[in-house]
Amino acid sequence: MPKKVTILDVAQFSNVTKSTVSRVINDSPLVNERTKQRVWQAIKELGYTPNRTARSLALGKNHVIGMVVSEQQISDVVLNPFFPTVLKGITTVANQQGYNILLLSLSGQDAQSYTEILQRHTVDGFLILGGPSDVNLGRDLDRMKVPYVFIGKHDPEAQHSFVSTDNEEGGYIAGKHLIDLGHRNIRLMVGEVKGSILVHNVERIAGFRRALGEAGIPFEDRLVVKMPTDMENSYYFLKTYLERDRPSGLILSNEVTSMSCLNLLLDEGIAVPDEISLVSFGDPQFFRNTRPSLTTVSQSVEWLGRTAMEMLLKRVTGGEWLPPKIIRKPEIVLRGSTKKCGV
Amino acid sequence: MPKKVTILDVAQFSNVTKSTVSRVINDSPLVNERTKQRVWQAIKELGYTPNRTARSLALGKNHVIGMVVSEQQISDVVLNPFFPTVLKGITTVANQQGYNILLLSLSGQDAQSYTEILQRHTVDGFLILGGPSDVNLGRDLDRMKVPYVFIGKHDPEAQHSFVSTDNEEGGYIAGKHLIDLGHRNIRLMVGEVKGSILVHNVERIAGFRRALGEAGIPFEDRLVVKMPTDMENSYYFLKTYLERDRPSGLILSNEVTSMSCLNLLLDEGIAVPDEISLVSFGDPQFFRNTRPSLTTVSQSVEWLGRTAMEMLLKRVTGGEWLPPKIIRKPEIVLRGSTKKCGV
DNA sequence: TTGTAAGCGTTATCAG
DNA sequence: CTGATAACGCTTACAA
Repeated sequence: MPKKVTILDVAQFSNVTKSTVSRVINDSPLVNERTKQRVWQAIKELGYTPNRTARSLALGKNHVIGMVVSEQQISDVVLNPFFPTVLKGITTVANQQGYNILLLSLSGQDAQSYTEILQRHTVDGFLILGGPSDVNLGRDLDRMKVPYVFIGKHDPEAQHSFVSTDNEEGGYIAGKHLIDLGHRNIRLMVGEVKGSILVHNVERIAGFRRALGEAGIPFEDRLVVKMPTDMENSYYFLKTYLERDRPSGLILSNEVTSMSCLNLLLDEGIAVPDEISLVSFGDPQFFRNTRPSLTTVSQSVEWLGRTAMEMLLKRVTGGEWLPPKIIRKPEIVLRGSTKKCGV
Repeated sequence: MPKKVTILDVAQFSNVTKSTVSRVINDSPLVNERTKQRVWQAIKELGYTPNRTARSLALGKNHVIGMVVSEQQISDVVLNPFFPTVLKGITTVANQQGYNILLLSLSGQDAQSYTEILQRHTVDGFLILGGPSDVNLGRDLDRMKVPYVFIGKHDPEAQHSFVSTDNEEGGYIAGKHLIDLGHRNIRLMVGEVKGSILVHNVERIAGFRRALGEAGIPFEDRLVVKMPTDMENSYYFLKTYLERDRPSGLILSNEVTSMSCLNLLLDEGIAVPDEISLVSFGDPQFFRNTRPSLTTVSQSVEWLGRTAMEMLLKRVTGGEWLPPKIIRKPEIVLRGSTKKCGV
């Protein structure tokens, strides 16, 4: 540790009191220009830097935002740009406004273990990646007046504070795009975690269904296929799946499953888009760099991060009011993985 | 904010003083079992959780490690698994030992702006990703007794605290692998940032040179090619480069340039490994999922993160002594991107 | 076994 | 404009 020089040292060195030094470093107008100079001089001389912890204690604020990430999420990061991309958005805003990010990782899954973490650390607010682990979490946090914003997944019914993409619309756009290209035999692939599918996919299914309906294609359960979410298992799942069912269009729900699908099709010699058209949800920048590049329902993950942080800081600093939830319409980025059916 | 219930509230509620409550929550042995029960009861009842800031101030320790990341690094994260992977290693250890990670991002590049950041935040130590931005940084930090560990890049001559891979050996292994396969016309591609190449590549060049020497192949400057490091520019650089020079073996220095190379070769219809063999430095897991999968000189990035954190915490907690630098020998993972020359 | 009281380094409220 | 002095919430000798 650097030898600690405190505000008192500076005060004595420049023949004033702590109060004055405090005023100087906080750029208070009510301090004589000359003493201000003297104090700054002393600060330089002694190499003083204010102790953030002490300041936090006195002010009751840290200028630190806790970012809650599940172990799971930080685990399968290779090839999954969600985490780093959202982080980029978050830090951009944080830096602008002089806030720092404290990484908080979860062990348990229940609201209890959540709130425990939440309170143990003195941070000014929470950004919760991947949405609430527990349905009641939002309600509990609201009740305890804990400032927070969920990023990504969310319950569309809930009144909780979150930022997300309009997944229903996304599912609709993806389906419509393929239908417009003449595809009739389309599958929506959704990740299955512990036997259930995530809320954002539930919404996408609804949108997909709407697109089918508009085109007069009857919806059947088999058009939505549950699959594993990791690289390894999704690859083998798709391998066996495509052996007995060969749609002309496939909608994938994220970067990882899209990559394994792309790899599998290449390995099996199935041409994209000639034999099968692919649409993926996810980061458009990422899918630009795959081969073939993929038609993408854009998630704008960086925007998610930026917006969530802005919402949270507005709330924390008690500034302007912002609507509790912000949902962005997705856009489709057309690339080389889709073409007219059967041409 | 949750209504703050302090140690004093608990004390009054359970008819003891702050001191006793403090002892209870710190699990001190010198407190009566029955009052201990009473106090815990009160804690539960009131929903008390200790304030970390206050505790930090009193103890002079935070249980927080600052992770210094350059803006640049957090910017080009898509497709670059270094950051998330090293983070995984770091958080694994941090969680085990009850530490948290504070993300610190750099604006300037000089040691001055570095140390300023370093001191403004009260953290117990620093993990500096990508190595020192300034040659003197390590020395300065050492002099100021700031606990730190550099991760990744480093000056091999320096006495500073860092963990890294043996890049000279890596360059040697990569070169030798291709040479053993009969290749004679090999290029080592190294990233160029602001006109100069990074230290870890300087070492790789040395190793590459050693491999050539052993095989009796004369070294020439043109065998080492400087190129841009981002997706976009590296793609176009390679495009023009390969028009006028067509080696039989290429060594790429990271994930991003490898991807753009792979994409380019595919786009141009140049077969890997039939027409050209590829070796890359980087994360073996990542390169397993490219097509073709790439022969990789493994960086074990997660190991870097884990080890760095362990070193730092040993130093912070003043436990056992650990050598200031730890360097790990790389391994080569053989995959489908290399084959015998001309067969 | 428990209480008292002095810090830890700031900020903030009064006076002067 | 500047100085005392009391917070902020917790730990820790030192007493009792």
